Amino acid sequence: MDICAEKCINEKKVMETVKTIPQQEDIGQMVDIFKALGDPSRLKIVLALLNQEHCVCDIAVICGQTDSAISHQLRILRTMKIVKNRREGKIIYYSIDDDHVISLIHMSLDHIRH
Amino acid sequence: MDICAEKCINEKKVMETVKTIPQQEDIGQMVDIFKALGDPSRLKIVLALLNQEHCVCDIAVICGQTDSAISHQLRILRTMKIVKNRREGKIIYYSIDDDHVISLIHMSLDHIRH
DNA sequence: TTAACATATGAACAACTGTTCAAATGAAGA
DNA sequence: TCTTCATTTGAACAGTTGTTCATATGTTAA
Repeated sequence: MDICAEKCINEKKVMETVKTIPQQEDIGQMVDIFKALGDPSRLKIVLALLNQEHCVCDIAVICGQTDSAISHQLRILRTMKIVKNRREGKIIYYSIDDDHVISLIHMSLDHIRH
Repeated sequence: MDICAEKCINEKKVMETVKTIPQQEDIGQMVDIFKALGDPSRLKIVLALLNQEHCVCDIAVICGQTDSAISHQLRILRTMKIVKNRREGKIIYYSIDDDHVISLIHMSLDHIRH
């Protein structure tokens, strides 16, 4: 509560803003989503699944990576509830599990197109 | 172009989806935004500036971190055009420089509130 | 000029993250 | 059952990233 008065701090402004900041736990969850999309491999996987569902080895071909590498990333995306999967015999199909993620991606596309 | 026929790959689906995937450079830029917001320190800074502009040492107090650590992160956010700054004497005020980022943050808040 | 202060910068270090490789599941057909 | 194949998993390694600390800018006031 007590803020060092010997520095340049604008105590009133600081107090005001501190009130508006979300709880630590919420910040953590927001960070997790951004972090999940903030990796080229994972973003490319999500972009691929935005079009239609795919099995792991199709995603691997689309992304130009190992089945294993894709599988590791899919586990992270699954944990974050960004993708879901369904099994059909030996093959497991992955698809997008969250509409907000779709919006986030469209918004980031808007951003880079100025 | 040629896809190994000995694996389970659904060539037609793969081709379809490959067409829909943005260029590598665009993917890189999208990743950069998500990466910028995918760190607790930086996200907290952006959340603070969402409310109003602040000087570096106020941000440091709000975020509970060193001036130096904040300065380093602000440089990254500046490079990404997420924040901008203006000087007033010795003090430098930072503020949000991109409306899309605001939308991205609101959307991620929607996401975590189910 | 000098002193004081806000901010920035560079190097170094620890912590984290993604890929690889080898091996393990788990399902279908012979 | 045994084999094949799609996917998963764990350990290890290299590359990246955030913080710290010491130092450097750049501005104001004396």
